[in-house]
Amino acid sequence: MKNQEVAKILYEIAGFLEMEEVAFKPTAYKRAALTLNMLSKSIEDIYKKDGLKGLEELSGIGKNIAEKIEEYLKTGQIKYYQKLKKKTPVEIEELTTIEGMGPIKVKVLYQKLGIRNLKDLEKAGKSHKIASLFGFGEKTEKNILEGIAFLRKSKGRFLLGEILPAVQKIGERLKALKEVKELSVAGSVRRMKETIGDVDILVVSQSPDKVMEFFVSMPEVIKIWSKGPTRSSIRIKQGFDIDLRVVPIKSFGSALQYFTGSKEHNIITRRIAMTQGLKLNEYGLFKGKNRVAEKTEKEIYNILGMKWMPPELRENQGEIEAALKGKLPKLIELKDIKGDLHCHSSWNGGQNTIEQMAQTAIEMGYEYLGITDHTKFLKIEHGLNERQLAQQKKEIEKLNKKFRILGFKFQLLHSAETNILNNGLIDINNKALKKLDYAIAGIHSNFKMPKEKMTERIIKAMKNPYIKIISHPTGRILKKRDQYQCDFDKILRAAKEFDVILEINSQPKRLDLNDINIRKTKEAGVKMIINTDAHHKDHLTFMKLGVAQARRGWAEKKDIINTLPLEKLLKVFHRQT
DNA sequence: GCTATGGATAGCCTAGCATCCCAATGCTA
Repeated sequence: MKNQEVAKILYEIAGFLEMEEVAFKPTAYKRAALTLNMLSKSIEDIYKKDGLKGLEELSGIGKNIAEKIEEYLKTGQIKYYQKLKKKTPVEIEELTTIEGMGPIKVKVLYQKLGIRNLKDLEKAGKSHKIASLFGFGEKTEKNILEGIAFLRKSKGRFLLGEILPAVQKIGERLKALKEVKELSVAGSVRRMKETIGDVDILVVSQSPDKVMEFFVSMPEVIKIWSKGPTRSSIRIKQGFDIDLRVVPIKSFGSALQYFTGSKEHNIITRRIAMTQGLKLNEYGLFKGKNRVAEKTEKEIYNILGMKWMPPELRENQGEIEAALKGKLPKLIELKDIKGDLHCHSSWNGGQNTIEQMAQTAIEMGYEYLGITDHTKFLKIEHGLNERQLAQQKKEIEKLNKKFRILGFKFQLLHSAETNILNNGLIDINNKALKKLDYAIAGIHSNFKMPKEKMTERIIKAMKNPYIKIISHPTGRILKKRDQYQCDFDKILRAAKEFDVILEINSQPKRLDLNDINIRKTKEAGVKMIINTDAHHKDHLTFMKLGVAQARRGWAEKKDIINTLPLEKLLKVFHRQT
C-alpha cells in the first residue's frame, strides 16, 4: 500500500509550510495525511476504481491534495514537495522527532548553521554552536543533545505495533506455499517485545530453494543481504530486516526454542540441560548422540522438568525457577477481555462517532465500551467542559436504549479522560465527575516536573473519589520521550490505599505501563486495566498489544479488571462512591 | 487547502509552558 508513503510526504509538506509560517495549509495537509494513515483501503485501489473523484471523497482530501496523490501514483513523486525540499533541504521529519524541535527552529538552524539532519545537529550541539544563536540558549542546546541521545538509544528499533501487520502478512503468504510444512515467527516478535530489532521467521520445508526464491522476490523487498538454502536475509520497504531460516522437521522445536530466545533465557535453559547430562542447541536436545526431543518446544521443556512456557515470559526474569517449581502464572489471554474503557469519539480527539465505535466493539464481541473523550484543559483537542459532558451523556443514553431494543448484550459507559493539573486537581468539577460511570485521569502537560512534585501531583489526583483509573501512568512515548520522573512505588501504595486502577495503555507508542511496572503493580496487589486509547475504530484492535504487554508482566486474568462482566465491573467502580 | 454553504467566500488553529531575554516566541498537548 502506498498510503503510508504518501502520508509521510504530506506530513513533510505540512512541516515545510509551517516553517514558512503559512496559515491553515499545514493543518490541511496533516489532516489529509492522517486520513491516509487510517485508511483501510489502498489509495491505488480507490484511484483505479473511482479516479480523482474517489480520492476527493476521502475526508480532508480535496481537489489539490487529490491531484498530488494522483501525481504520486503516476510518477512516484510530487513536484510541489520537491520544490519545498529544494528550497530548504533539511530532513524535516527526522529533525522534528526531537522533542522541543519544531519547524521554525529547524529553519533557523539551517539558515544560520547549515544544519540539514541529525548528524549535523549533533555536531553543532557538541561544539556549542547552538547556544549562542539568537533565540536559542544553553538549555535548548542541552535538550537537543539529550533528545538526540534518546533517539539513538532506540535507533534501529521498530515498534511492535508498526511491524506486526507486515510480519503477519508475509507469514501468511509463506504459509500458503505448498513447499512450506511448518511456519512460526520467532525472536522478539514472538516474545511480543515492545520494540523489535529484526524479525526471525522459521519454516520447515523439503524444498528450501523454492521457499527462499519466493521470499527474496516478494514485492516489498528492497535489499537482499544474503540468500542461501538454510538462511536468507532481506530488508523490506518499511525499513526493517527479516531473516528466514529453513530447518528440518526434527529440529523445528529446538530451533524455535533457540531462535525465540531471549538469549538470557536460553543460557539458563542450556545450563539446566547440562546438569541433567543433556545438550540443548538449535538442532535438538541430545543425550550423547541420541536425540531425545523432537519437533516441539513442549517436549524440550517437559524433558527438562518444566511446563512449556509462553514466549512472553522468556526473559530470564524468574520464569525458569517458577517453571521448575510448577508455579508459572496462568497468563491473561485476549479472549478474557470483555470491553475497552478508554477510547475517543468524534466529540473531540477521535475520528469516529460514538455509534461507530460501539458498532466495532459489538463486532469484537465486547460487553461494554467506555467513551472517554478529553476534557477542557486540552484546548487543541477541543476538550469537553461540564456542560458538553452532560450533552454527551444524553447521546450515550439514547444509543444504549437503541442497543437494548435491538437485543444486544452491550452497553456504552460514559466517562472522560480528565487532566491532572499541575497542582494535582482535576480539570472537571466533582459534580460533573459524579455523573459519569467512572472517570479517568492522566498527565497531559508539564512532564518535566521534579520527581517529588510529580509523585504528589498524581497521588493527589488519586485521592479524588471519582477518579477510578490513571491513564498511561508513566507518560513515556517509545522512541520519543522517556517516562516522567515519579516515585512509582509510592504511587503503587497510594493506588492500593485509594483503590485506583492503573492502566496498561495499548497504543503501540505507549505500552504504558511497561512489563516491569506491570509486574510490580501485580505484586503490590493493585488492579490494572488494559485499554486501547483508540482515536479510531480500527485502533480498538491494539488490545492485543496491551494484552501481550500484560503477559510480559506476568499478569493473570484476576489482575485485570476489564476481564470482568459488566455487572461486576460497575460494582468495582461504585465501591467508594 | 478543505469544508461548509450564500456557490465564491468565510472560517478554520487554543492556551500554557519553557526558554530566552526580561516581552516575545516556539513548541506541545
